[in-house]
Amino acid sequence: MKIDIDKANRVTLADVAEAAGVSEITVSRVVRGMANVSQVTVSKVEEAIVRTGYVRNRLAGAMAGAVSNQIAVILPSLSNSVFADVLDGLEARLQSAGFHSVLGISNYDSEREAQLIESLLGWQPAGLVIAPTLLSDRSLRLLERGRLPVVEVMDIDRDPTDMVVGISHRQAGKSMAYYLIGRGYRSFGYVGHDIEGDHRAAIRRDGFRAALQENGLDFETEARADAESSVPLGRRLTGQILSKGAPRLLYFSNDDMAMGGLFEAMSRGLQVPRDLAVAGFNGLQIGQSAPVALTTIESHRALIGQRAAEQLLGRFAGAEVERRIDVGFTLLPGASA
Amino acid sequence: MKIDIDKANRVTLADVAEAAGVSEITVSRVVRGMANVSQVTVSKVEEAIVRTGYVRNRLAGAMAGAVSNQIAVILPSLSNSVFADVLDGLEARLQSAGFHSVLGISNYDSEREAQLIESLLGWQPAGLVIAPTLLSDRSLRLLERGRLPVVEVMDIDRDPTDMVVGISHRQAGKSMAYYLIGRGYRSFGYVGHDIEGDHRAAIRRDGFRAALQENGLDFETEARADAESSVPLGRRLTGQILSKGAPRLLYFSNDDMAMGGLFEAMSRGLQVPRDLAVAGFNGLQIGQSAPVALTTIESHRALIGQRAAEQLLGRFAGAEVERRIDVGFTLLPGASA
DNA sequence: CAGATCTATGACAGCGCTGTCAAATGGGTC
DNA sequence: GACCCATTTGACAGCGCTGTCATAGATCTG
Repeated sequence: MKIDIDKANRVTLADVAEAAGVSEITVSRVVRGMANVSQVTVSKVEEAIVRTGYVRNRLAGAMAGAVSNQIAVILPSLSNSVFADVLDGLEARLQSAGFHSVLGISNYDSEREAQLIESLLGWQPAGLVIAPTLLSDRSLRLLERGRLPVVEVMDIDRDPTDMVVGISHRQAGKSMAYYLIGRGYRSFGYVGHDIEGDHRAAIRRDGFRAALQENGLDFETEARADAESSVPLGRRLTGQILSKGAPRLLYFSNDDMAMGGLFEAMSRGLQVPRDLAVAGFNGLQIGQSAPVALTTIESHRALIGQRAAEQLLGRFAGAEVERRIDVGFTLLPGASA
Repeated sequence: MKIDIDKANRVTLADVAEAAGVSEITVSRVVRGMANVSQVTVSKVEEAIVRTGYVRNRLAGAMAGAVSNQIAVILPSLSNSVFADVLDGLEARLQSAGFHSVLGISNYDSEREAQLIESLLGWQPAGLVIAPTLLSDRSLRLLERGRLPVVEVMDIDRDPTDMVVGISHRQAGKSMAYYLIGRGYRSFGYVGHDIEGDHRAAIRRDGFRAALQENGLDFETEARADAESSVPLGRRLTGQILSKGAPRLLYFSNDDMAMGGLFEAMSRGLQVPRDLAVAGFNGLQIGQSAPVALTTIESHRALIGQRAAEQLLGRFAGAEVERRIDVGFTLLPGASA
């Protein structure tokens, strides 16, 4: 019988306790590294742990009132390297503090997002980090009920339920426009991916446009598609624009798209930035290594993850932490614009 | 007092049961969607769940003997998009089957890997997916004791503890060499990143070299660095090689590195492949969209993740599944070689 | 219509651990 | 030697849920 096998094989605190000739609670204390156990007992128990092959059952531990070391993490996508970077930074900090992330991918779908929140909350995580897609009312209610620290990451343009870590995408869009206008550009076009799902890209575009309008300018052309951002998409849309007389500069929804633009221009034998200037967003490494380095804005993704982790850790430690952290961005003046 | 707040706020099965005028176990059945509850009762309970704002406590559920819906996932890195892709494919399948992944990043450190295994196993996950770095003896013992389905992913060149899903990196290396020799190339160089940590890259290189040797050839030059793979690194190393008379073709440890090579060649005004031919590995999208499309091998990363998920799901369903799945690779004949 | 068979519901114990409180031990102090 | 204090250890209950078995009706069968 399966259960017998399991039973026979599962080593519990009680087994270790017996093997070491002490009580369960003492073993528990050793396992948790508590101070009030004598050195002699500690070694006895440690020896017994090794001998029995005990593996701590955190499920039971978390149940019994001790806190969970799990952090729920909800992201819109992983195929976009931006979120992988955030997750990377987050994991690095969490892991070194002994936490694990439990992952959920919403695919930019706010219904799915709500389901994930509910489902992940069921594991009683110690905290939640979310790069929100839309945050439906249902989601918000869940978060408020949850009574756990919540960090929203990526953009700080909206009001947080609890804490936010990110940058102002509106400012990022504006900054780029100011910079380009300062460089003398007066003719602009926009190339973007699915802006319904990726509202941060939409905000950047709005910011960029607002800055243009302050200067009596506007986008002359736009090319958009309802697809996730990608290099081929950027290339395709740039091709479309170029074939009907392009503006002097193309502002792309992000670096993936911009790389596509760069590649399309190169393929057509155009000189960048002489014949066509290009600007993006994110500061992806590859853009900086391109033959014509991309003019873009570095968004410090890993740092966002790290800071989000630190916010949570601070809360756990009972510290008073800021509700809103702007990690800032850096304009990278490349050769492409 | 904090505990009071928690208590007051935490809605349990008992609360719902009371609100609905039924027993706890009945509520439990409704929550789990079991068949043997009358329609009338189901609606009563569902109404009560909404009214009380009950959120299922999976910790307790898993403890009480029902299985966990968590899958432990251990990867060497997330900054490398390859693993992000695997995770993406994995998550997609797992999520649609109602599972969550709990993540651990080993940073190519086998000590850390063992710690992660132990720590994650403590959450009593239903299964484990790991892209092994080295798998120390300690790790192996933990896995064997664990009595849970384990899928090792990425390369199938080694013998699995339980199941493997991936490709033969040795074959991938050889295939590329055969292809290039067939195209008439006879002069080869290798550009690689940290091969200690990334043993799969080492195996590809060995395979490539073995194929060369079968034809009485070998690498004429090599450039390596003890760093993670990246576009700038590829560019730097290519620069080094080019400045001392390069071979006809450079085989790169992966596409990131190869893109660096491509960029360096372009920057120097070299024609690819006329002046320098370039080949990589992974089939990253960006390489295929480059002005000179990269000759590379598509490694179907997302598919590896999906298949790994399916192996686990199959096991859970009690099916007899294959121990070793070769998802195969596809040579992408680009313009770069 | 007695007896067999289902269906819907509930009582109860226990998963493995930890918080709380209590007790035992060993010095140290006057 | 009586007392106090710090240190170390243990007993016990209970976290919220589900597996198991029991029970009360409802339905069927000849």
